Amino acid sequence: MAPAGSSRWSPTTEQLMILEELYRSGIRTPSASQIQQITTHLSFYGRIEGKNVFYWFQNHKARDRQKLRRKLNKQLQLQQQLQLHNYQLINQDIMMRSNHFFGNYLCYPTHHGSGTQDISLSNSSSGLFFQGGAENTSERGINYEWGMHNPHQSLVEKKDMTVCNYGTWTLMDANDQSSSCCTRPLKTLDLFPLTTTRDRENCTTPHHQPSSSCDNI
Amino acid sequence: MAPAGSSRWSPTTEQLMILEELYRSGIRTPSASQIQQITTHLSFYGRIEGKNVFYWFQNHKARDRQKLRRKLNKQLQLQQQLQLHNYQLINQDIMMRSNHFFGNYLCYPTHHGSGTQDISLSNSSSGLFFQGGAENTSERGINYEWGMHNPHQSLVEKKDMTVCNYGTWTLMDANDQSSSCCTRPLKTLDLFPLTTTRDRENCTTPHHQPSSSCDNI
DNA sequence: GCAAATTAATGATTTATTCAAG
DNA sequence: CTTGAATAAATCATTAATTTGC
Repeated sequence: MAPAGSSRWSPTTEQLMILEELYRSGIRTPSASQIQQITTHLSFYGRIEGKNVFYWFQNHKARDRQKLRRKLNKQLQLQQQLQLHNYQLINQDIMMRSNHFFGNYLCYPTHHGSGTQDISLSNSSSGLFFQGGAENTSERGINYEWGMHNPHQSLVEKKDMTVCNYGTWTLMDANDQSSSCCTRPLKTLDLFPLTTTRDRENCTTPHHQPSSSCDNI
Repeated sequence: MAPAGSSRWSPTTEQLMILEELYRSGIRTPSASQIQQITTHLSFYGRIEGKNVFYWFQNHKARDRQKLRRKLNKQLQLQQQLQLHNYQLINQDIMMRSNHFFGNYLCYPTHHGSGTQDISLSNSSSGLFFQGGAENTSERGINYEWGMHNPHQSLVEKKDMTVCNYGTWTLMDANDQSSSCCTRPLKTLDLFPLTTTRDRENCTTPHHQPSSSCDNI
């Protein structure tokens, strides 16, 4: 893949695989003699110099770190964003108190990591699933129709959702009092952080403020 | 980023983050009502329809599976390739038996996962490091000079390596008999597979045969 | 299908930071 | 406190991969 008189080294598949294997086995900053060794080995598969090996490990290590850093940032940012999002949703619901989206649900904070774990929708198979077109679809179900594609995939729900974890908040049907965890009443929103902090990486996204989200109600 | 009158939906950053979080939390094929919910929520951050959500999960799930498949394939291929590589190296060494690269080393297979773990170079801080131009460098050290850049980065080794894990093989200085694990003599190569098997994914790399690697000695 | 255009990946270089010795 | 070695981070530059219009 690399042209003959190319200005910069580009590793062959074999070279790359071996370098990655060495890296994975724990080598990060190889010594001069290690570089010498590796270079000798890899020259079996194509033109290569010591500096290539040296730079390769330097870059690979750096970019590994960078990737990790980015990942953590993203995670953090996501959590904050989701908190904000939930804040807005729940606020909206409490304000409206109509028969609208959250109207029939009771919201209370979910305890994460505590002894009494609440029902979690995510991993339990109960409650929510797809079902293809059965009878009586038009009575209770919501019928999706978007265009002509997938004509046999009209989505109909069979049972209603009863409980749902949503970030740090659990949402459940107000009529369903079977589970015993709902001692708390509606919770207000004092404890949500209203600002987000960022560091120099990933500071491009515009800052979202929840300030005006309830003004127009 | 999405043009105003774009023909197809492209999620905003917030939308994408929330979708990914939902996916990560276990949702794979959301029900109609879940799709409805999600759509309503996400429309807070930009134009979106139910079908977008529906297709997003469909695609994401499929591509996740695909990615996993590719990864496993790559891993398998890598292992086979590396075995081949080590086979070639060690074969070479045994053939030559000169003062060349592996000449001073004793090779024996490393036991992975067994009770008696061999010494590993990778994580120990002893033995190997860089050192800049000190006196007497030309006697034992290898002096790296690649071009005019980094004039103050001449690489000199201070102590020699004594043992090195290399794939499933351990390489150690034949003179160093301090570690007690070297009961086995030189090993020959009968157990290495000489062919590799592939499946339909990732079959672009040319096939390397070890046939002629030792003919010219 | 293909080739120009665009984007992403990564090799190579430079600059900044850390840390130990004097 | 200064200096020098070693490393990490940032940046530049070229190549590989992908998209796009025909």
